[in-house]
Amino acid sequence: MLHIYNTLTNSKTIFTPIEPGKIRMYVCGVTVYDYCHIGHARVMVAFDVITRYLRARGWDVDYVRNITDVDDKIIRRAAENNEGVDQLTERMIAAMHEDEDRLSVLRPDQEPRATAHIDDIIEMIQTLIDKGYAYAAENGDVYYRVEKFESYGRLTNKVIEDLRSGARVEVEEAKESPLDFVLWKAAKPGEVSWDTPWGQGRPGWHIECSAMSKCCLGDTFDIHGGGPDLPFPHHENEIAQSEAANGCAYAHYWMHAGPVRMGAEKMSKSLGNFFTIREVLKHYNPEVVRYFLSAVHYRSYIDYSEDSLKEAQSALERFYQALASVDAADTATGLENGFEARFYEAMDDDFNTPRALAVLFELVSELNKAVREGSDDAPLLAAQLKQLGGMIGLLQQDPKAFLQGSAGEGDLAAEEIEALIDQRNQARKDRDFAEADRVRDLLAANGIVLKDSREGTSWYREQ
RNA sequence: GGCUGGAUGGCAGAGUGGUCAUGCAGCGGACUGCAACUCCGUGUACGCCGGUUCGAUUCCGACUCCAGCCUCCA
Repeated sequence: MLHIYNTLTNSKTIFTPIEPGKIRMYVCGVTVYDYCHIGHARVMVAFDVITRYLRARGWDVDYVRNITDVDDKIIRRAAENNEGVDQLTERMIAAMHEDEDRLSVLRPDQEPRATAHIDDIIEMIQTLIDKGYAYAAENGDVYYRVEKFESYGRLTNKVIEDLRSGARVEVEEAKESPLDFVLWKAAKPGEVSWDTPWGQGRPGWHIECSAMSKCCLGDTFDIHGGGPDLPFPHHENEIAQSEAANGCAYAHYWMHAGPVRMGAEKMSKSLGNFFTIREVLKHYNPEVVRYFLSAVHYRSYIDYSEDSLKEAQSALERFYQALASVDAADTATGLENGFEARFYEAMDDDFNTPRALAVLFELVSELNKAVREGSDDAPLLAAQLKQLGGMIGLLQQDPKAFLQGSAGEGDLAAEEIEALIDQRNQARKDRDFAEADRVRDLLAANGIVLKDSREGTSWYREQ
């Protein structure tokens, strides 16, 4: 029985889909004006794990994640770079896809872009105006009339009176109320813009998600997800827009990933304390980054640290050392050891990956014992480990390739290493252990660790 | 100030009304020519104060501290 923590109710509840066996999910994506950082990676990986797992359990998942490709920051950055808006966004979308591919994040089924849905956006704004939920102001902007939407604040337990008194929102003369937010922004001269009944301009941030989710998934869908900074105001505004325009419930379950922190602060663009995905991938295997992001429950904060990444590396080495010790069978059929059920139990409990990983570590112990004892179960246990790991996007590399890593600049090449290993093994055969140890020390000085076994000597790089 | 979360062993991080999380690191032993890998063993951990209970880290209440959101941000 799948349980999901729903931000709407602040509680874990049994998941019931609108249509049996089918899950329609919309996740807020990235504004493409810069490279993605580890915080973005967290949301990508979290919802990738969720999608992979749900599919592995037989759900038909339609996963939509949008791309915001028109916005103030994009316009500003493009101007700074002296490039066109399209040029910038295309470049950043390509970079994002590259980052995702490296992290084994599967593409969403649909990846709508705001600029490709301007007609849908305009149509929805017009509906809101017609229904009295929005108004075109004198300055050419169109605003949402927040106080007209009675349940505004439901998602984040905000009370309209409190918002009004504590409003830090800039006072905009054209607005009827400081709480009103912009649906359509009038274009300044030279800015990218589209024609509408109420003048030239471009969409506000919140409306695109309402329009695109409607277009891709319908008026009502199952899950809406996003990052930790989105519940207010973005998701609150989406609810107000969609429910007012469509006249029915919007998303049934709201899921929000936790923040990545640097020290004691949230990693964010505005604080400038972020690492991009590509920077981190220069130093760590992508799977290590993925593991690092999966070793903590998706709703908790994660502190970014070199120590945690190194620990992720060590943990994965344990998995791959076990997998390297035996050839996995094609399937794990015939095993009745309870690991699979316990893994499912953990994942069905709001996608508890740390708990699921603990089950996999116990499976590793079983596997290592089986290998040691020469049990026939060893290949089956290895198959089971790979299969369950695959459900959350881990353990799919060739074990040897993972352990050996890739040679960086100045590192010994595989051929050189193997020549030295031959040299050492000859010395060992001659019982010249001083020479054997000299060669091994030489390799160790180059970050190469050796492992002797009955089958011969294997090696891996210290990462 | 309001709204959400959180405080667990050296570190990371699950979880539970009464027996084990798990990983990393450490220590002892086995294996090994020596190592590495692996195996076996090894830790009076649950912020503070009250309450409920035969029994609370787990439930309830107060307190302290931390984080996120309340403004563009994943």
